Amino acid sequence: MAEKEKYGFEKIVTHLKNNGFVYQGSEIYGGLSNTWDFGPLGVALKNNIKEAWRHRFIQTSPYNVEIQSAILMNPQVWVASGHLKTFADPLMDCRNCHTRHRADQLIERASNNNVNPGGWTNEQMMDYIKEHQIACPDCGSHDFTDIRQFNLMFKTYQGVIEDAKSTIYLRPETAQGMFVNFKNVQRFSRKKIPFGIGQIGKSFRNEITPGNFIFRTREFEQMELEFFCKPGEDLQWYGYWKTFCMQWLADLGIRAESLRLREHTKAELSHYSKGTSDIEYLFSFGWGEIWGIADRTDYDLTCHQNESKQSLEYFDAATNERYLPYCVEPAVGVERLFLAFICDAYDEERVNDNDIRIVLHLHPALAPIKACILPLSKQLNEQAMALYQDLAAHFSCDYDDAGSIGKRYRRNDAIGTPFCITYDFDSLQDQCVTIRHRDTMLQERCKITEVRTYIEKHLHF
RNA sequence: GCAGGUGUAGUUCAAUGGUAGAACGCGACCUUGCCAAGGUCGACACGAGGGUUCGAUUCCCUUCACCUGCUCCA
Repeated sequence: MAEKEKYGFEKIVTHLKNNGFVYQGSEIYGGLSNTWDFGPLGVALKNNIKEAWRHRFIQTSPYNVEIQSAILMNPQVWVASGHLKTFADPLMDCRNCHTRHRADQLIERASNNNVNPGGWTNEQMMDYIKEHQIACPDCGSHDFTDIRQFNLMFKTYQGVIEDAKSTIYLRPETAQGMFVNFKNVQRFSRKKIPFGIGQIGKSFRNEITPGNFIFRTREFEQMELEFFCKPGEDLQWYGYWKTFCMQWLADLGIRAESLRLREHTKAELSHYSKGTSDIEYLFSFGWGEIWGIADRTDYDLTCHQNESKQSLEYFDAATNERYLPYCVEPAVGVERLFLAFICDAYDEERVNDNDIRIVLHLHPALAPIKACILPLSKQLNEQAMALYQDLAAHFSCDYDDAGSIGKRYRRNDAIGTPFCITYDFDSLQDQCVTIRHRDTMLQERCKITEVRTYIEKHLHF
């Protein structure tokens, strides 16, 4: 199979802006770095992605339930999870060779691990570095910038007084909401192990290097599932969810050759993980992670149990055992999926020598608009509009009577609308309309009374 | 945050130390009867702020944003 051309981000960004998918954030004020706003079609696509996830991972799953936890959480949560420690780095740059270093690591290395700067202030570390003439490991220069505390967590204040006691954080992941609610959900839902808790919601990370359009942003939306199982059965479920996620992507039409599953090496593993696999998509800039599937073991529940002094153990009535469940986490970023679906769907097809049509081959379930109703002539507006209103009650539709029929088809191809419904003069007699297909450009007649069913049939995946 | 590049209608590009043109797109009207037709008319731009100058979109400075490379990950 011939590989589809990879279109660069510039082309895609332009297309998304022109068609109301994604705009630069706060644009009329010159923008705000790395923020993006979703327009009417963009938010529709995003919602469809989330709905498709919810359908497969929650609604039709015998295992999983959904929650929505608060973005603001008790700061102790981040102490327990390790984020306060591992997400805050004292960074300094070498002015000579422009490399970036962690001050604490420089000190540890220079002292052969005899000095532990954990808990030092930036001033103390700076003084130590100057006093001991620690050099840049890359170029040997002593010309460092000041230390800047780079905390990946966004800090803010709760209440009217801004002091250390009122400091809280915007969550850097939704996962902790599931862990702290493990007991609540398990008790109420009467779920037995294995079961999962999922959540869709915003997370915030003060990334050092955001970029690649909406691929890495500081504010992003996650769809995470924390799947709890019996210790020892974690590897089996780890494999299960890898396959499950890949299947979901395939069912929504992502090309197999654009996807790969990559196992993390030991060195790459996060502090909480025993094994992690990334589902990666081949973007124009290379392979990029869209989905991380991690075996988090009982790390999180153990941490929260210790920190909160509340038992988070599960009692297995069948075997009379009491244990902390292990957890497998498939976590995916909505904006990354959005980008992958768009990149995979975008194509510029040569229709004939001087004609190119831009098409978004989105799965109908994801398409922002499912059908566009077109009167062949403006004289048919009344009847066509009546059909539009009928259909719009059931799924997202558009109505277009401006320009030639061919132009209107193309406009809809460009935003991924899978079906164009043309009401023509024959329709007045035979009560049928023409359904034109986006991908094949073929058309067929269909009874007006059956159009709705016809389209809804295609929305399954 | 550092280095390099970029910034003119929605988009892609022009021109110019004397305040800007086009194409496509968009809107209206006419025409048109199933794959980007034609005609007429119309709306819309020098990223922002300073400075030099009689006068700056053009030269200088600052700032903001984007793109490409160094830290990490959904």
